[in-house]
Amino acid sequence: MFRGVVATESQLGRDPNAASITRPLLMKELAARGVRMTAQRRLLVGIIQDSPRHLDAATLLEIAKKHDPRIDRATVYRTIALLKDRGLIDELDLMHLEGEKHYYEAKTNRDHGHIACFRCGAIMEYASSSFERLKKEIAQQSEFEIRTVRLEVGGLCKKCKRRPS
Amino acid sequence: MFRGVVATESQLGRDPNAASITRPLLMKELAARGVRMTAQRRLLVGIIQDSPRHLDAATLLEIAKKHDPRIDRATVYRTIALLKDRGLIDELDLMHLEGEKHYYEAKTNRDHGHIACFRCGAIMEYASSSFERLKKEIAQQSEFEIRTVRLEVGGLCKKCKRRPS
DNA sequence: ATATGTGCAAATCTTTTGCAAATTC
DNA sequence: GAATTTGCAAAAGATTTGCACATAT
Repeated sequence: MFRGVVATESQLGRDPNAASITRPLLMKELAARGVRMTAQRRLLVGIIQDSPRHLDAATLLEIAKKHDPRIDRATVYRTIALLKDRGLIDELDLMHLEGEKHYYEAKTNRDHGHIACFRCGAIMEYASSSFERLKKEIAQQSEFEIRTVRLEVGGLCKKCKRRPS
Repeated sequence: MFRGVVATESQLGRDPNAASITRPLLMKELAARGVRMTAQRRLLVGIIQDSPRHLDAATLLEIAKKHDPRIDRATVYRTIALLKDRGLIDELDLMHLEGEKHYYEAKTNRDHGHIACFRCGAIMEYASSSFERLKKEIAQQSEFEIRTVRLEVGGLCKKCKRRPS
């Protein structure tokens, strides 16, 4: 009677149909909030929305530069801040597997945690009804209005835990 | 039939008896692992163990300097890395309420999440059987050997959600 | 036309590292 | 005495900011 979702990024990527996890269209959400849309914002938002993997600021910049070489780091960070402020993206650390940078993903209809293997670096996403229940419990018990939830798990994946160090 | 634990840091602090959350003694754990104990390590470990609140590297250094002014930033970071490696402390972001720094706390017998109010900055700790169940589910379902879990929740606390912005 | 966004370059904040001297076992 | 740890100073990595110019509504 397990109802969770386990997906490795490489298998399912960020396919919005994967395990009924979907993402609202950032562009529309921004318009709905009356946010001024510029060329750069459209570009960056499009990249984040469509990315098959979690992006950090440097990677996002790199990809954006292929479309518009004039775009600057500062714009990337400012756009990320805008999207985070509006609650349209989630920020992840992925257990700091490599450096202290942050990763971003368009907010999904269903919150999910990220499971990272310390040895091979695999990232899996995990959503389940237990997770939803926990969130509800936290909100009710502490009378808290939850805006964002970050669940990160680090350890050894199936393969790596068998292999000796 | 709620079984969770909700405690604001200011109310209960890091009292090891609070809500049956306890912390093993770092010093003993280090000895058990055959780690060489130096004066600085004893100092830093003692501070972390006894701190009533979550410490970031800079604050830890500041406190340590009161006891031994010669201690250096690098030693603080190296000791934190040692403790993290050995699985004796947990690293928190507290939702980056102020800057990108990390916070540390001695690992407790029971994992708990941190709930942060975006408006007033209050931090609450949350442990519950649902959380334990979720962890178990994740481990079983994804056949993962969990080493660390980080659950962070951001939003508005009871008081702040009532008040207008 | 006005308010807002952008590039650039410099600054800031946090954490890491190489190396010679000091400490621990 | 050999191996490990430390302080120092410099470097690195990630993100932010001030300002003059460009763009969006």
